[in-house]
Amino acid sequence: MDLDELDWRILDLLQQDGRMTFTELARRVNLSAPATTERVRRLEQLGVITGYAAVVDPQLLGLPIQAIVRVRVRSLDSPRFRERLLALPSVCDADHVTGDDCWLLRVRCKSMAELEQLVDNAQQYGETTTSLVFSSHVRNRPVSSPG
Amino acid sequence: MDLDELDWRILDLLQQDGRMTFTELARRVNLSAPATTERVRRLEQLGVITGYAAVVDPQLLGLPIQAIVRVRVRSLDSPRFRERLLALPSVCDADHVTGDDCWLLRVRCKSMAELEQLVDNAQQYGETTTSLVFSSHVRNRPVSSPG
DNA sequence: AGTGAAACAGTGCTGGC
DNA sequence: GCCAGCACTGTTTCACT
Repeated sequence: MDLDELDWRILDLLQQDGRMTFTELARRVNLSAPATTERVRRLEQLGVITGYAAVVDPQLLGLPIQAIVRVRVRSLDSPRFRERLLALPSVCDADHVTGDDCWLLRVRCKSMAELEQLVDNAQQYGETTTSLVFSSHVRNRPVSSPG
Repeated sequence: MDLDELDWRILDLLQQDGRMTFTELARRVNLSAPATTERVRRLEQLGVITGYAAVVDPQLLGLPIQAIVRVRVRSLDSPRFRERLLALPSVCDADHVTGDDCWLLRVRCKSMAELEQLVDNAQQYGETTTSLVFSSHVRNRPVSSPG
């Protein structure tokens, strides 16, 4: 994967504003619109850009509770855990990690009652540790050029 | 905040494809383009849609290591921790949470050496617990209508 | 790889319901 | 709150470098 400085500038701009028009993008990187478009297509095809997404505010959408649930899933229960728990709409992130707590879930709920239900559900598969999120200070920081 | 079914469909579609044109969006929700555009503008103005972002693959961008670092920050060190650590480009997510480990960081690094350096850095502010991420099974699941 | 011009598609505005 | 028509802007293709 060799990306030049121009590719990185394009990635930077599109991570900040995924709806920027290619003509605007072209202006910012001092290139013609077709050349810029072709670079973006190439980045998409290489899999560097995997998609574009609108970023929404869960608070305003009726999900004021955010929590991190760590689950020490018993190995025998792992398949069922993956099928049933990771499919829940409340589960925003799910990472399989090293260490005693082998799963880390970021969940969003409309109420504490809903969170309680989810944690109770998770308890079937192993011990859980739940932390409520006070505030998120960094969220999905754009990946930037190492140079 | 009262959103009707149409608003939710628009949110759903834009979370999946943030670059979808308003004409295409209009087709999908069976509305005229101007009406659809106006609804999107309204969602943006209400703060429901906070932005749009290109989603990139950190692996392909030279960041193969992903880890969750829990930090039990001593209260006296908190201001410096916030200023110095949360500003690092490696820190993708940073949440202030309840429980013993009061901060949860998701970091991405180009090498274990870099991760080691970051964790050493974090140790200045309190005890840390680091878990390497094997795999992310859910990432930024779109928020969907409760109904 | 990048450019410039022309055809085409999408956007934004205005007026009307 | 939605639609139709029009001017404007952005996108795509193609011949050329």
